[in-house]
Amino acid sequence: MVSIMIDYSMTSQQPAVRPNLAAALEDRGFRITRPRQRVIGAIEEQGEGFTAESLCDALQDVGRATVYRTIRHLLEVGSLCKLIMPDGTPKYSLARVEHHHHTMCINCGTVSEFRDSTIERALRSIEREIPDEIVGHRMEFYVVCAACSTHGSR
Amino acid sequence: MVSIMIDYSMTSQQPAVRPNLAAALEDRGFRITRPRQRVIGAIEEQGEGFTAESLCDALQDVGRATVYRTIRHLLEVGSLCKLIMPDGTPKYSLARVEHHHHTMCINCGTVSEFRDSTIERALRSIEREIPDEIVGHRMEFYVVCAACSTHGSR
DNA sequence: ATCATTATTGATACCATATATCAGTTAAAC
DNA sequence: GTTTAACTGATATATGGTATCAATAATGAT
Repeated sequence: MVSIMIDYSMTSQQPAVRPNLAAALEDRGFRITRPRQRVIGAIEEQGEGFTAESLCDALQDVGRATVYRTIRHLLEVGSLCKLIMPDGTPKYSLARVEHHHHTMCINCGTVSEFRDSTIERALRSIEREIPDEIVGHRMEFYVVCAACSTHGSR
Repeated sequence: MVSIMIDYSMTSQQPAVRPNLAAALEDRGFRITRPRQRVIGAIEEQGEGFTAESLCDALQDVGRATVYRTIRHLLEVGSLCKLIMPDGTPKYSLARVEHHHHTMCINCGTVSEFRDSTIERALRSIEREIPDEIVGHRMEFYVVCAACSTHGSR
């Protein structure tokens, strides 16, 4: 399963700015140990739409607990996004520095991302309308990607 | 934990139209058995923001498997929404007939809902912009509700 | 009504994802 | 270099949910 990065924000054409995972952890007082370097390396290699198990598989000599712990730290620090497939199974994705949202192909699992000024404006307008204090949101789009809709199982 | 229904769509003032759970299952060829009636009863009682376990607790004499199966059927039929808290734990909520989205208090767990023409328009505009075929989306807002932000643990 | 058919149930086992525990190890600070 | 604190990884446990399957209940045909 290959994960392609498609950037739908055709207006702002700069490449996605990825957080520096090691630096993000270090800034929060975490030590950059050998096992954490290994996990970070695997995450950067797998990039978009990986699972905790796919990291464990790639890092046989790093303990499962350490893999999960590092994922958790990186989520807390905001360097990873946790995505939920329609069936509830989780996926992780390298974040980008700017706020963004994800599309996930329900057929092949490919994760892509987009930024859209319309949705950002709409989000702000919603946040004005909801009386409670908004502390976060989740927004994911499920798609059948171009590759899956042309050839392959449909 | 009390779950209050707040309808933020002040413009369209009709009350939320809830699906008839038994009818929805029956229409799809499911039998309306005693245990299913019990589950449906508990769901209608708990309304917004319940968990599978809270149903099991309320229905000691109905098997766990049956509770989970009934939830699954109702999700497939579109009569329930599955929501995900920021930490990844799931909640269920009685759907309404019209498309809508949810807010969830990260402190007390209260689920509320809203409909907003701005977001619906924004969603359609996003769907036009994303080249892949969109087959669904997830959108949830995490809040600290009024009750939690005034009194209590903050 | 009775029987045959089919769906449903619930006890149990199991699976996936993830966290808690804790003795042993590593890295940092002094 | 020793002390101190953080980290690791094996293992146990928690949580949310599905698979299995014999027993049971609902339905349809006679």
